[in-house]
This record gives sequence, C-alpha cells and structure tokens, in this order.
Amino acid sequence: MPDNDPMAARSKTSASPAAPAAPAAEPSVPDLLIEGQPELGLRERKKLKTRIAIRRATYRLIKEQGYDATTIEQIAAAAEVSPSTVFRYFATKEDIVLSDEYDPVMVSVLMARPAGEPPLESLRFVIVQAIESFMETDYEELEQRTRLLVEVPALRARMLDSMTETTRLLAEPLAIRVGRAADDLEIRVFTAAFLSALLQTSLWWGERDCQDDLVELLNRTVDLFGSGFRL
Amino acid sequence: MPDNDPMAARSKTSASPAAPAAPAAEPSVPDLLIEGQPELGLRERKKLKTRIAIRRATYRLIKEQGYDATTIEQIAAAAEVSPSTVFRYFATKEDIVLSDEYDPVMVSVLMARPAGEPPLESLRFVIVQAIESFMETDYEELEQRTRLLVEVPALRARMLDSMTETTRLLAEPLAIRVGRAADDLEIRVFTAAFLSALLQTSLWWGERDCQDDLVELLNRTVDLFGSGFRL
DNA sequence: TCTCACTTGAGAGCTACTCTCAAAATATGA
DNA sequence: TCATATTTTGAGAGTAGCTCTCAAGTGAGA
Repeated sequence: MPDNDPMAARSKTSASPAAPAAPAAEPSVPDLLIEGQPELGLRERKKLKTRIAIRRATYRLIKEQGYDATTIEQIAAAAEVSPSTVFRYFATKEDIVLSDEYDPVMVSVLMARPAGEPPLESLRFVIVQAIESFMETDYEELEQRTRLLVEVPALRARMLDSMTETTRLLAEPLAIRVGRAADDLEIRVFTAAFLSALLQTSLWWGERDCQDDLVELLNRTVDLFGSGFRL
Repeated sequence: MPDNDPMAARSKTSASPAAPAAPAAEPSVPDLLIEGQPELGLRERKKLKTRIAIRRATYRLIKEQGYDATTIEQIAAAAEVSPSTVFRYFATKEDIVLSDEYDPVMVSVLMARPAGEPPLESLRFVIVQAIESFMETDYEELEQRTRLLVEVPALRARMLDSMTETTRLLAEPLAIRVGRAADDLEIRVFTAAFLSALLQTSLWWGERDCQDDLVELLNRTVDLFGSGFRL
C-alpha cells in the first residue's frame, strides 16, 4: 500500500507553499445534476461550477501527492478560489472527497418499492441500483474513491460517520413500511448492520484492486444476511 | 440534547487559558489492570498513574465544560503533566475518552469457546461477558461514555473507526474456528455488521437515558441476527 | 555510585477549521 | 439603464489538535 512519504511531502510543500497549479479547464456542469431543475440562475450555475472545480482539483492533487500531503491551500489555489471558499462549500477536507447526493435518491427509491416486500430485499434493490447507477455515471471515480477509502484512515472514519446519518434516513421509511415505530430498535440495528456490511464489502473489493464484480459481492453479502449468518 | 455552547466556551477559555484546575488526588492503580502482572517496576507504575490521571482529569473537565470546550492544555494542566505528555499517552483527544483494553480480552475469550459453537453464539457470549464485566467494574464510566458517544459526533466517529480494528481482530480467530480463510468476505462482513449492530444498540440505550437493561437489548439484537432479519 | 536507557517538558511549527469584515458580483425593481 | 438590496467572495487573524526536536530529569542495573 503506497502511503504518502511525509518527508518528501514536507520538503515539497515548504519549497512551494502553493501547489504547482495547472489552472484546470473550465468545468462544465454535468447534466445529471441539473436534470429536472427549473432553470438554474447564473448564481446557482456558478456555485455548481465552483463545487465541481474544487472536487476536481482535489482529486487531481491527491492522485499526484497523496491525501495527507494535499493541503486546503493547495486545493484552493488549484481551483482558483480562496481557502475560505473551500470551507464554505465543504465542511471538512474529507467531505470534498466523499460528499455525494445519493442519500435522498436512495430514500425515494426505497419508498417506491412495493408494499409487503421484505425489508432486506428492498434494501438490496436500493443499494444495487445506487451502485449500478454510480458505475455507469463515473466508474473511474467510484474506483478512486474506494481505493482512497482503503488507504486513508481519516476518510474511512468520515465515511463510517456519514453512514450514521444514512442509517437514520433509511430507517424511518423502512419502519413505516413494516408498521413499526420510527425509532424502533430492530429496524435501526438492521439498517446500520446492513450499511456497515456494504462498506466492508466495498473495502474488500478495493483491497483486491477492484478486480471482482462489485454487484455480485454485494449480493453475496445480502444473501448472508438472509441466511441468519449460518457460516 | 444539551450541546456545548460555543459562545460560553470561547469566552471562558479566553478569560483563563488554563482550566481552573483542582489538582486532583493521587490516583491509585486499580487492581484490575495489574492482575496477573509479574511485579510492576516503579517506572511502569508511574506510567499507569499518569495514564489514569489524564483520563480522570479529562472526564472531570468534560463533565464540567463539555467535550469541545475542554482543551488538551487544560487536561494537561489538570493532570499536572505537559501537553506533550498527554499526546505521548494518547494518540488523539478522542482516545483519552474511548481507549480501553478490552479487545485482546475479547479475542482470548472468543478463542476459548467450544469448537463447533455457531459463530453468532460465540460472539454473543464474548460481547455479553465484556459488557457485564465492564458494568461490574465501573458502571458510572460506561454510562458517561455512552452518553458522550450519543452527544459528541467526533467521539462516535472515532468509535466507529476503532471498530474497524476490532473487526479485524475478531474476524481472524472466527475464520479459523469455522475453517475459512482469514480474509474471508463473509466472515468479515458478519463481524463488522455484528459490531455495528452492537454500537447502535448501545447508542439506542444511551439515547433513552440508559434506562433499559443493556444486556437484554444486546440479546435482542443478536436474536435479530439469527432470525435472518425477518422483521 | 556511576552509567545507560527511558521519560518528560519546553517550545517551535504545521494545518484543519472558524469568524469577521469589507469588497465584488448578481439579482431585483423602477 | 440605473440604483438598491442581497449573496458570495477574499483577506486576514485566531484557535486548537497534533508532530517533532532537543535538552534535562529520573528510574534501572552494575
């Protein structure tokens, strides 16, 4: 696992505090994120562009130097905004890498599932669909993100943490579907365990260099849940 | 949920950078941690004392001021050591609150389980035993820790993160017991899901003010696993 | 008692992150 | 088209967690 060489990193940054910033091409706003929106004003479009520019710059710099060696200052310089602006768009450095907008989509997909479907199968559908759509949209990024998750503890921690929120988000509609209270213990435990299992599956995939079929792995994991863990 | 008031915190710290430190009584080394040790030298005893003093000071200050408002400097002052020393004993501020030595104990308990016992039941035994022993030793701390876990996102994140290591630690002996490879996907997923479920159960307990019987809750959670999540 | 290894404190330094304030850009209404 | 209100941005100062180095202090063993 080729980790960041701290010595190299430090001497590099002290030599040139702002990164060697190739000013990056104007980011165009991908259709996916606009779709269905009622005419974005200039302000909104600019914001989206800035957001994307920051993310792109971050991924590029991390690829070149590693996560730890990449500072917010460098990211800001490369994205041609000020450091303050970076923090206005992303709460933490980890969020620049991890943030996505899939959660609400997953919730609406979940709610659209036929009544009476077992919760486990509903979640299977939701997650497989989410992953497949991610793979179609930007397979490259899925892989890089997964690799980073494997390599960088801080990112793993943040991911784990954000799953807490996802758990809450999914647990509520699930509870309703099976006629339980919104804060039901079993529902919550089930959801959290499920998400944790998915993350481990992704990590397993990443650790093996993304060679396997991720969707198949996920299905194996879901099957394991259904079997009552008879190993 | 009474969170830390940042305004109050800031004005307090800027008024008196070092905490109002009641110098704290000499900590005595609890038997539990010495048990079976072959005579601790003076040096080792001192180290243990320092470790305990830091933890005590931290818990006290957090109780008085909240987690975020408590700085390492204050902790160091209250424990009567230098800030550098605090970091020599604990890698992160979160670790001061969370670190324990239960992991290796759990592993050895797990390995002592009868061959042929279903993995789920082995883990049930391990975890119930760990919690019960924690409750006997220091119920107060268990409660305070759980409450902090509920209230402080940073602590939750760190806890989640440390579970990754616990997963690895438990997965290997488990794999051996059922005759699978050490890095088997199913074993790893199972272990991670299980631990995640336990944490959620603890949080649920904490959110309800530690009123319920934690061991009973844990057993419910394990039962849910065995049922194949038929909700 | 002397020496060696370990532990500690002091202090400088880095970076993520927060806050404030004034300037720039955009939206809005006449 | 211009003037005004609202957002967004950059600059800069500040906090705190964490790392590293180095010299001084302290327990262990001969």
